[in-house]
Amino acid sequence: MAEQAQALRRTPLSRDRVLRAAVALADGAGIESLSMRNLALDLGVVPMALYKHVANKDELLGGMIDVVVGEIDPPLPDADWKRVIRARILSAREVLLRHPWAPLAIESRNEATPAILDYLNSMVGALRDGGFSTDLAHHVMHAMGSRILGFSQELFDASRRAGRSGTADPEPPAAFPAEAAARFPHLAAIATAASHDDASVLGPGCDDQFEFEFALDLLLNGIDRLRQQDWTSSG
Amino acid sequence: MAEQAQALRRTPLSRDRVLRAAVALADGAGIESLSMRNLALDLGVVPMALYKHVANKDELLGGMIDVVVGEIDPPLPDADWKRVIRARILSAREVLLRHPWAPLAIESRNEATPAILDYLNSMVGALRDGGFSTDLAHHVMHAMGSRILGFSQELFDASRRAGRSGTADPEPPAAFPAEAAARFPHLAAIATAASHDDASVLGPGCDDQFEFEFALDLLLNGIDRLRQQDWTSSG
DNA sequence: ACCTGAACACCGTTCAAGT
DNA sequence: ACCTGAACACCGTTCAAGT
Repeated sequence: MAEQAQALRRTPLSRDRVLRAAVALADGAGIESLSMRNLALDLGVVPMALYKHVANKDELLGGMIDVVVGEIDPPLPDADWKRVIRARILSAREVLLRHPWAPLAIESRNEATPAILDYLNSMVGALRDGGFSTDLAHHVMHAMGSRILGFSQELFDASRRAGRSGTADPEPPAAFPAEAAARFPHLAAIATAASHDDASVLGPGCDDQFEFEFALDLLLNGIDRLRQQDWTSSG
Repeated sequence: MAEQAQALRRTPLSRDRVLRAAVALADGAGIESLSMRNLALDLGVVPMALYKHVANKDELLGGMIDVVVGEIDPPLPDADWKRVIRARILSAREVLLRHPWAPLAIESRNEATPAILDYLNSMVGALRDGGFSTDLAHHVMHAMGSRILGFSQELFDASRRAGRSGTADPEPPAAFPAEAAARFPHLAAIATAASHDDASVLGPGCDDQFEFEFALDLLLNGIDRLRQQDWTSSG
């Protein structure tokens, strides 16, 4: 019928189409909905057809990660190292906000994809161009850790849930329940102080963008200080 | 037979015994081997018996996380805030090295357990005792992120694999393959510089403990500077 | 009332049979 | 030679039947 006709007319599968459909599925329905079977369903294809284009699910995830990392802005031309690094990391963060499943996927796979290696390589290059010794650049990369890819590294990550469609998850705007406030008074004090802030809060009580830049600049300023002092690991 | 007699004599199941067995299974065989069925097998029990003690697998993971977090040393008594925080985070890191599956489990669940809330609450308390305003303490907690629980937040985390038993995974001691070195020269330079370090290297080429403390002190020193300046978010 | 085997609704992936 | 349905070896969890 109509479905059959559409199937015939459908553009043929390709690795690219598979990866894009997988990213769209994970963005829209959450990473827990990304199964080979569901993906095949979305593409109007039998599950086994996917294995022509990706070796297995792990390789599929690797490809999806490369699609995401490829969305990060290229380095600013003609800027000092700090602006280059800062702008790139903030761009990476924007990308991850669009693909909230990506951080966990990257951490679970725990193996760098080609696009990630490219990105890291160019970040080290920006440091070297900025006058960093190989030694200091090395430690700086470790110190930035996954934050260099835009990871916020929060303990409870409100944005992770943002990708979920369907079941609306209202999540009352924070405000510690009274009994929790009694058991964890210091946490309650912090949560309360945060919520009488301005209106520009994203999460429940906290301005995620502010916190991200606070941590990022704390690191960048400390790093700049080491660079100015010609820091070396031996002294 | 012998198994039956042993089964009769076996100490009865309890939530505590279930959690300890689950942690032991994840430590020894890797988190990917932790299924309700495998865990039941280890305990000499039918899978459904577990559901008497944990509501489901998610609650099991929450309980396991609390066991792990409970292993972190208590705060040093009578020490200044920086030493208290530093010592506690280094203790948390040691705990996570013993349970390499824990960081990913904590991040995947993305919901604080009671033990984690206790830990975070006492860390905020240490900051407040050290003279931090509620405002600054709040941003500091965000800036530390999951590192406050001992997470190393590396991009490729060698320790993650340490928990795997069975199939030895030799992993040649780094040294970029020649073709990768050509494509990622800056990364290659860093890897090479690292490997002519002293003998005390843990991972392939990098001294994980050094890198962890480097990042930690970078943050703590930056934070200390803000505190001395009576930093506030409004100025 | 308690315990548990079988069953359900899923997985990722293999493999052999069909075209 | 290519494609794919059925099957395999797993999951977490439900449920009804057995004691």
